[in-house]
Amino acid sequence: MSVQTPSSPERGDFIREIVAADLREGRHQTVVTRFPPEPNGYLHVGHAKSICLNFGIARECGGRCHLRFDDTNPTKEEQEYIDAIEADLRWLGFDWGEHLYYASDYFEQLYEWAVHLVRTGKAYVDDLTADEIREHRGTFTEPGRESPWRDRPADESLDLFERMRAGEFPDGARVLRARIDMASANINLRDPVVYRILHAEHPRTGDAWCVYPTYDFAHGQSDAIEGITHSICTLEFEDHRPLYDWLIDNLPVPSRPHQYEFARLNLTHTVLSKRILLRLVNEGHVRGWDDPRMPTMSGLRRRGFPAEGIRDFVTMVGVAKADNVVEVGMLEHSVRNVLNRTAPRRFAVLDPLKVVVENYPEGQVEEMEVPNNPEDPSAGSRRVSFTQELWIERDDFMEEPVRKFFRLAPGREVRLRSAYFVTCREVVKDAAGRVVELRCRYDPDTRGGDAPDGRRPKATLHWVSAAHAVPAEVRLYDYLFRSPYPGADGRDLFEDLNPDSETVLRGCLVEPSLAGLAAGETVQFERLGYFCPDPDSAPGTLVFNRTLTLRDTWAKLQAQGRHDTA
RNA sequence: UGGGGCGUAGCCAAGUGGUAAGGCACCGGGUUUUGGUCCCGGCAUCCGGAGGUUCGAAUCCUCCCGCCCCAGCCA
Repeated sequence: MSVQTPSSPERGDFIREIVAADLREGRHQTVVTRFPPEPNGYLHVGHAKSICLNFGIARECGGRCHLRFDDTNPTKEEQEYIDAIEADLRWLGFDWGEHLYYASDYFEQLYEWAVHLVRTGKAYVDDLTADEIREHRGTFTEPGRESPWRDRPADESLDLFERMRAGEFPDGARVLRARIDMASANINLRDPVVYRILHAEHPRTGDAWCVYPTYDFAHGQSDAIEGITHSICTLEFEDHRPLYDWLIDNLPVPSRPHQYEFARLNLTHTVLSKRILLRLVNEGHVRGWDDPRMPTMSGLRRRGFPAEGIRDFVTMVGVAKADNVVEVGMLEHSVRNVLNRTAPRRFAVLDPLKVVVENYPEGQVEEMEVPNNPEDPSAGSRRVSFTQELWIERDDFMEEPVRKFFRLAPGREVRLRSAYFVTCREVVKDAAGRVVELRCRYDPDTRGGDAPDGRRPKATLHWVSAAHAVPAEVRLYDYLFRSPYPGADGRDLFEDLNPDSETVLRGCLVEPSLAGLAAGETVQFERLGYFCPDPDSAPGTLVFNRTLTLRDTWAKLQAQGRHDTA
């Protein structure tokens, strides 16, 4: 057990407390939330926080959570994104049953409500240009000025609004504005635009419309139509709540939703802005939306992060209203925690060094029994072939071992995991002086990895049989951005891109069972980290992505040593 | 500058007048056929600052400081 799960709604974050109180005090019989993505990009970990919050609350309270696409801007939205978002949500582990909606489902109703606003004198068609509207809006310190069209007769606005819908005017020619208060200290209340003309093909409604409601006009009303009780969004919409409430108050909507705001998730070494993610993709800095370095759901999936790890992470960071930048190490912790429990162990050598066991019979093959997961006996074991010629990790040998290095070295004995103890007798080098082979001797009495006399080597190494190993390409990943705060201190974000975020290793050798690994299955390469097959794998060419390394105190010691001598 | 928010350890985050939870990170120590996992211990005399109220304040009051968001016909 690991991550503390909020046991009951009462003991959760401030939003869960509000929900619990609403239920307890009878303001609602049931809870209805919604996750409202705009289909203009892929989902990322930031969204995971909102998803887990909305779907989580519904689940905990026996309520329901709707999936509603906020598709009010056809110039930016695409079907590709709708499909990807649904797939990502399912993968994360959530289900909306019958409750799949689109703001565009409500375009007719929304239009009628806009007409209602005009009829009641609460909205008008404005002929000002976008620039003029901006000039009239005023500033933080000066009130806005009323548009000359503000008091135009309702009938005239009605006629114009109908003609806007009929397509008589070009984009931007006129807008419908709510008639609220041009002197309000809250700029959102200075006669906000609620409908604009957009002659654009909509992924759902095609060319049925050429006027589209703005976010402010569509969101709350869609909530009301669906009977949403708690409309949960991020902090930047706090200023919009008075407008949200004003519209609900002034329209004959069927229910009364309330908006609550929480602080969005930020991560070190990461950018969670759909605009920037789009640029990373379009400008070729990554392999695509699902590049394993991307913080997108599809990227994390391709990287091998289990959905459970992402969910654990989200509950670990909590929900509050303070701006935050969570250390990406927390996400990594949650992921390792799940993988340690679930990932089958395998042998793989990334940077091979040949070992010849001189006293082992040439041509002999032994099937060594190797546990699949010491954390989980029910995972069973597998057989791995042992032969005279083996490959070990180059990093596991040092001709002149430094202090605290207790792996293989001349004259030193180590254990080959689940096989035998071997002692290095001779180092073979090429003309350039590079170590190319180790001549070793094994102790036949240590079969399986235990010595009858109780000898315990300081190190245990992984290995693969040269005669059986399968070649593979392995892609190592590091942070996409080298700075914990990309773009901080006025830097261009792209200057912070890590040039070494991907390292491709080609001569890797892995145990044969890895050749049949299915996509989406993350395994542990013993002593190295977690890895999963990449979709780029083809018959004959295995490609693995490194999900994460194992925690590595030896590497840490070395790094510290470097600093001491530097 | 007007409005809206937020400041508890390096990072997240509980705490709602009774004497600072928990997690991540970090630092020790133990176990270990992964330098992994696991286990044990350490890590805020103090809650942005200064005053005040109170027997008692992170919690209440006053003033000050800092950070974030808002002037799209984006969401």
